[in-house]
Amino acid sequence: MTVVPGPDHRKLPRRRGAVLSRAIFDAVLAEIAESGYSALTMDRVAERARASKASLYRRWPGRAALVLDAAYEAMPGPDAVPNTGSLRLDTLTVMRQGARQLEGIVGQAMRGVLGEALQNPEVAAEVREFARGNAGRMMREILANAVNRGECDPDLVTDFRIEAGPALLRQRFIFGSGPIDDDFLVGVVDQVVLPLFGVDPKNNRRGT
Amino acid sequence: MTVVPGPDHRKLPRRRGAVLSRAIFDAVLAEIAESGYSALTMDRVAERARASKASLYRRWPGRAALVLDAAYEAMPGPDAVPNTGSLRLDTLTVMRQGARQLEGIVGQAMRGVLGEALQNPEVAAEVREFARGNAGRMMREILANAVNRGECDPDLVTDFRIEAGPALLRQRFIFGSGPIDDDFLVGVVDQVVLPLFGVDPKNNRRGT
DNA sequence: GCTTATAGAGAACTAGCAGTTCTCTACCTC
DNA sequence: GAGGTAGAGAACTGCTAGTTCTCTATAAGC
Repeated sequence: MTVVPGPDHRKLPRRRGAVLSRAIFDAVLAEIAESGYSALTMDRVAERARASKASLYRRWPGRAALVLDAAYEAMPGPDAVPNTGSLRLDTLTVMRQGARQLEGIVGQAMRGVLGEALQNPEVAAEVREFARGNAGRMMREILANAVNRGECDPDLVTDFRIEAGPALLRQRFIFGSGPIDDDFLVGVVDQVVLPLFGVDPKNNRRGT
Repeated sequence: MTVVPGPDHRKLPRRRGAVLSRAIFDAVLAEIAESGYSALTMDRVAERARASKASLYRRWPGRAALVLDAAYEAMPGPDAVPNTGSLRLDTLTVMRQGARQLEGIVGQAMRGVLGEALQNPEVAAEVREFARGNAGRMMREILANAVNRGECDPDLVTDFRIEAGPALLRQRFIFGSGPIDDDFLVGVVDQVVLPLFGVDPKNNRRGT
């Protein structure tokens, strides 16, 4: 029992509460950025955050919940909803913002969270609510503006039509691998979103 | 070393090749049906199939590959492509077939496979190819028939438009939990698919 | 029908991860 | 200053993926 005491880490200044949570989130995101979601382990997160696993499990019931929270933290606040006066440009802007988010750490984290969601209906419901309140809200708002401008018939604004564009983007994210190029987004907007809302893309091609 | 010999299982008739593979697939599907994908372990599969783990690993490099193969096996052969004379009914039929498949064991297996695909781009590519050659092929065929009937402008038949309906169905499968009800499918067809191909649903409502 | 190579059965084994529990002690509150 | 809360670190359990070993049934070649 050769106990070489050395510096006792327990005597270092200790973080608590929100500060510690912040450090744990940072560790999760750094791990994901470095090695991806599937290589993320609770031990590695704890070590990287210089926290104990007990502290992790006091805050979250398991890995899925931890990553879900970390992913929410990593998401940029709700982007300002664009209002350019053209439904085409507004939609394209929203789609581009979404695609850009999915390319970075948030995308990596989302892949992990989605994997959990597939196995766990409660996680799935939570993710669905989040997506609905995020992309859905923005789409609804730019469509309301288009209706007010008289650019779009209000009867066409239904959940099915609203979800078509985002669904194609998400499918591309899930099944595709590389970055989502702009041609894809333009194709979705011009060939799917605008036709569904009765807008002719050709009448809207002022800026990009 | 109290070796009580007992009946040596190794003396039972041994299955080989395709017969054994078949038994392993059956065990995988039974496990998934019984306890879902996340509870599926190689040990349980081996035990259920009365096979050795070595036999499993000689055939497949890991769990993901095994389940992927088992899922393909479980899929019914390509349904006959409907040709009712109405694009609306053809599309609805295809969507209903797809939704029905996703409700059973195939759906459970797909959840597992999708989870793997999210972490592994190669699996993702394989699944994408499969989906494209399945739903995509059927959609393309019924659209070709619609074009031949003069029901639909051939210029409208593009990948983006073709994928819109299936993408909504898949999104519903991934994020939703319960069975996919028919109102959803009708909504997708009437509000998204048909408008994208320039067909008015009202002119097509002969038989459901 | 005999020989030989292949491959299956079963079990023991390693390594790694999730999650729990323990001790010790810093920090906050009263 | 006392007492309670919560963090650090480590030891521990239990489960699973994947490997490797021995023994032997079966198939294929002669």
